[in-house]
Amino acid sequence: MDLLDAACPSRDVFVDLADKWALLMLMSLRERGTQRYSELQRSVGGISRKMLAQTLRTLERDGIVSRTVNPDATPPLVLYALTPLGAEVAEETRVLCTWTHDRAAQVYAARAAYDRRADAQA
Amino acid sequence: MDLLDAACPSRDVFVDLADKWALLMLMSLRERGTQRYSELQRSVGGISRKMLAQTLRTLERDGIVSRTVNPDATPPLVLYALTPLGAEVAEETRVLCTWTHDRAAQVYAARAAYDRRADAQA
DNA sequence: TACATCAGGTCTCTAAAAGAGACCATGCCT
DNA sequence: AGGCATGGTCTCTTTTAGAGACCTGATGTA
Repeated sequence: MDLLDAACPSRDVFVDLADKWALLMLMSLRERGTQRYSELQRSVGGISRKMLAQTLRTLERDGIVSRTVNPDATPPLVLYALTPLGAEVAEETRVLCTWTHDRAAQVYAARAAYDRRADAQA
Repeated sequence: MDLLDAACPSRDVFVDLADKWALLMLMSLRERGTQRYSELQRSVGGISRKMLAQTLRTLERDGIVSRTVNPDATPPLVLYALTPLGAEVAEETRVLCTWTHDRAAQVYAARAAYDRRADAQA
């Protein structure tokens, strides 16, 4: 019922989503649509192959991302896409991305002010 | 401009927010309003004192949370609250919490199905 | 009077997680 | 033949998170 309760079953669903790589992957898949493994790595800047694989696995297990393999193709073709459930979350997380983008300058200003106060103290 | 770019300045603002403890703290402060340090620790289930202090510091520096000290009081009284900027983000992140709560059962079902397939394979 | 308790943190130590980079088999293009 | 791309995994190192002791000062409890 309440995500604030560590024992709440929804909590560990939340934990899978409340993660920078997961959120950025949802963003990429929403914006650019179906992508292969290596495309995703290039599109989600800074992600390592390890975290890419790990996060994709988690989201696949959660029914948020689908993984389709075409074994006949050479080189091997593996496509990742949002499931209908995943498209829903991706849509919900969009506002957070937009807000971040719009208010980043204000956050930077706040940081500068905070650091000035801290320096003055020292 | 683009959060997917690791070099984008908004990216590290995003990183501060795309974190389970940060999101849960915003949630708690939005739902329950101003709280003292120890109240927050009790309300955000499972958080350690260390992560509580660290996350609060980050959010305070970002201008999302305000910290007010009353040194005359005994025991010392320190109050944490959302700033206007913080109230905005907290509102944006609400949809994610709601979605998680509403769809958790579906995610659990997806996990069960995934694990069954994996077991069958093995 | 002595002891435990609360406040808001910090400090240290350990355990878990993230990041870097090598490695793999296969097949393409030059 | 050599180099690159595919989708990953494996190992090693560094970073991060978590557990728990400790601190100062006042207040309540026996």
